[in-house]
Amino acid sequence: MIKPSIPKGTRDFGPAVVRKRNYIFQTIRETFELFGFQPLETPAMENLNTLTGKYGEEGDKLIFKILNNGEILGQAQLAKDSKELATLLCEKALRYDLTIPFARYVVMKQHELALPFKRYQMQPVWRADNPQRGRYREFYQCDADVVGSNSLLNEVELLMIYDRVFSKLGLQGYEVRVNNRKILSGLAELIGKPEMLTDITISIDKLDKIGIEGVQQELLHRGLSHQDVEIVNNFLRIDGSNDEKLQQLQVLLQASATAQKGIEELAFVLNSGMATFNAAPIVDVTLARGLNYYTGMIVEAKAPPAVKMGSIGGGGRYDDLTGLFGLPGLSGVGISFGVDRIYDVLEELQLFPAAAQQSTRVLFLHMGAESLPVAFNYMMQLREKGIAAEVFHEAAKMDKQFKYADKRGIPYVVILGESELQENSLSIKHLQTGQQQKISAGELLNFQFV
RNA sequence: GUGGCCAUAGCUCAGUUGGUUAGAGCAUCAGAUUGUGGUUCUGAGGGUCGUGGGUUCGAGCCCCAUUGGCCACCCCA
Repeated sequence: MIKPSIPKGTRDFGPAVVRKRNYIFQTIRETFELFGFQPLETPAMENLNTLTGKYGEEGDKLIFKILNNGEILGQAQLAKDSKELATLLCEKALRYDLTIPFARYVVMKQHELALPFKRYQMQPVWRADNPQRGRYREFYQCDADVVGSNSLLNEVELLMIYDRVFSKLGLQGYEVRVNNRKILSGLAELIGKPEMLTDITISIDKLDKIGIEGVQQELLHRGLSHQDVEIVNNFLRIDGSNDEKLQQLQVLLQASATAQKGIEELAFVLNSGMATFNAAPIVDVTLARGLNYYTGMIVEAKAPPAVKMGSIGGGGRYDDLTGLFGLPGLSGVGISFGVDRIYDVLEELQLFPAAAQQSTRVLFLHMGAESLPVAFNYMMQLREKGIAAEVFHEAAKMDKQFKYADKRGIPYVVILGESELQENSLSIKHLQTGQQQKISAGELLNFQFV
């Protein structure tokens, strides 16, 4: 006998969990639709060469690869070199995110799509990462992206989506942090080492964790001079309100035209005057975000600090994403929600509403052969009205039927015993309060199963 | 990919310097109670102690390997 198990980093979702997850999905989907985004689904697997090289060196290692079918060993012997061997063994992989498959789709359908194309996508992705809290090997992303529009109003609206979804979910204390990649590029320019952009951003992204001295050491270690580090220091000391930060940036980075452009963009997104927010986005110059295809605004959504979860969403603008697939010049901007982490956060803060957790409202209890058909008929009438109802199928003791209702979390039972059958009446009991009342059969359809 | 901690009943965990038949609570099932659950009482079932080796007269306990979980790094949702 094989001991039943599932692969590391994957999970089963029981009925109660699926309901709560669906509540999150619904909230996000409804908002995406409200903002005019259209649904898209792509296959779980992509061609391996669609994915490799898009996520950086680290990312490539985390791609789940799919072994080719057929006579692997015989095939392998035909290979002339290791590169050929690799393709003989594996040419498909599980999708790593939703953005690259989207870019691939846009290029394939470029002649059919009405640009700008606004799509949303909510599907699982897979990463061969080491699991821990808030990190799984199979998890869902919910992305909304706009491709083929340079308007900064897209950025504004995407920030509004974050704001609306988190507000709807009752997630108080969430933070949406924004930065602009051009500002970071400007910093690297100012130092005179634009090729060090990635090293610099990775280091300053760690400010929260390792402190300003830690960042300094890491930068020196990565090959910056003391003078360079001093410039970064000034950059990291930028503080105050959003407007104050932007002003300080303007002064510090005035030598870089790129940076000025980024500051300008950020200023527009934050001060367009057209949007309203429950929790205004916060400028965070240390926000870097790993994916190296971002070129404009970058954004990260963070859980309330009380729950140590970190990022529950992220996104940004990437010029020329589709260029990788032979369609240059199309700009995209998008955001992503990490449903699995949002679930963990809502669960920890107990923010799931009761409505997201119940299924069947009414269970009919009966005494056996005589009352069962009558109960069944009442049940159908309730279903007609759109009330989720069930009847206990087996002839069992009342005791057992009650326990079943209780365990399932069904709020109401309707009892159809001998006396009710004779009187043509029904006893309705609300299990949580224990209140029970007898009504005539005709009143059933008017009863409020709240 | 690197390192640390952990793994005993369906769940949460006890288990003495290695010593006879591995325990508890909750959960499950049956009954006490003649149409009424979530409270009470009685009883029952359920474990090759994650897996595979080793040390020993003897291993849940010690050693090695392996798998999985948690955590930190890396990276990220």
